[in-house]
Amino acid sequence: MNHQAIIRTTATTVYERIRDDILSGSLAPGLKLRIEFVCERYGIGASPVREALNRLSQDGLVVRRDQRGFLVAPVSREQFAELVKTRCWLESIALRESIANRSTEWEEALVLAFHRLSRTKRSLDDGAYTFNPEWEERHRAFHHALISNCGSAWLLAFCAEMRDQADRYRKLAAARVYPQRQGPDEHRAILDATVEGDVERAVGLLQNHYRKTQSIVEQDLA
Amino acid sequence: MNHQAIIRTTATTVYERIRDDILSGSLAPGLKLRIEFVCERYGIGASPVREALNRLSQDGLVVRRDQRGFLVAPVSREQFAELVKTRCWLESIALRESIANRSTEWEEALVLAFHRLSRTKRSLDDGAYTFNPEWEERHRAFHHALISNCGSAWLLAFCAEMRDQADRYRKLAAARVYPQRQGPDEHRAILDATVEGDVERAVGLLQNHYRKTQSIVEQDLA
DNA sequence: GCCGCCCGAAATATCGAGATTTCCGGATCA
DNA sequence: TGATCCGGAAATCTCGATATTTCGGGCGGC
Repeated sequence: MNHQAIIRTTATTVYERIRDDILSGSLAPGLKLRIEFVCERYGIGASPVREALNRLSQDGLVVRRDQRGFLVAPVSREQFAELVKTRCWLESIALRESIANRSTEWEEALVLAFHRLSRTKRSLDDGAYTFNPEWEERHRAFHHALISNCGSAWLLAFCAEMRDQADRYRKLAAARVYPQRQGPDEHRAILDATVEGDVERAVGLLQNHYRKTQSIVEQDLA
Repeated sequence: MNHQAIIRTTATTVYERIRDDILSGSLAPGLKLRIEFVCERYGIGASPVREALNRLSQDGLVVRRDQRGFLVAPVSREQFAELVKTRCWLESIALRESIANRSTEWEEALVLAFHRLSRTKRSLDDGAYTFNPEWEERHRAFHHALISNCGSAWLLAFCAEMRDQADRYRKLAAARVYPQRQGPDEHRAILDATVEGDVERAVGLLQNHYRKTQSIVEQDLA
């Protein structure tokens, strides 16, 4: 049967799990990641754990200090501000290029991604905020679709890296973000401007979208 | 004596050595990096080698395939074109911001970096090209100085990553690049426009600088 | 002849133990 | 009192060996 089944290594599996746990906040910023602690938490040996942590340190999600082990990358208001500023710069380029290279396929995929997002509730509970993994996935997919037509895998990789980091901040403050995000649908406005080909409006709305989240998250970091 | 001497791990040391060997071309693009081969080459065990290769795979200098080991990232004309395009986008932002945030210290450091570069010969031999590590270092330092005032460590890290990759292509084709780089000093022109605060001219010159190298390198990839 | 399968050889990935370094509390001395 | 210097405990890092997977050639079936 499957002549070439791709079997993932333990290191790759635990890399993804640790990554998810950092991005979701269940491994808190600044937490010391003792090798033995991580081994027990995920039920594996030290070698794959060390390989995973080495990868994560290059991603910037983990800090590595020679002879002193690893810790979850800390967060700060200043770091987040710089992150959002840089993200606005790079996603603005990516969105401009995506629109410049517009094609029917891309526009249709974008509309579809928005439709799926709009049909999903942000919180599983209408009252108190309850994390909804499906909304997170579709939100990620929509923002990716916006810039996916930019023509540079390099730029997309940079944007993805910053998106992950920004999502970590947003999730850490999710309980605060949620009630302040009940207004008019910013995603629809961005979609409309993009599909109309109104570059300046689309870019402006996208930047405001990120900066609004920033200001809410910053209340949590104070 | 030294109460807090920072001792580097074997993994970090070999990470830097492999990195240098890939960037300098002494480990050729596409080469299979068998663990045992790397161990013997650098005279160490498998654990630090694997940690180093895992880091390099996140840097994009090495390709990792689960259960099938590692290989030096291959090169291609298309990859290089996309890299240069993206690099122009990002360094343009960084240079614009650096000039917008201009300060005396930054301008002076930039002038100094240019001076040092201009006093160093690109080739140790006036005739045939001979790699000069000092020129490489000062060249790197000058380009870094140009954008170092942009106010974003994120953007600088992205630019550094692309600079490393682009340098690899340039070094692979160095014998061809050298004789075609004997004309008027492009670095001086970029410096002058930057110090004068002529943003558009500086950005244009910088982009042309990269694109000229690109067209020369592409002759080697054909 | 050609495709698919199987099996030995080689390479990768993981485990467990040992060598090296850091950490931290207490003792010593000015 | 405060700074410095141990010394044992704990953690990191590395090595060697083992388990698991892939690779590649040869055999048999269609």
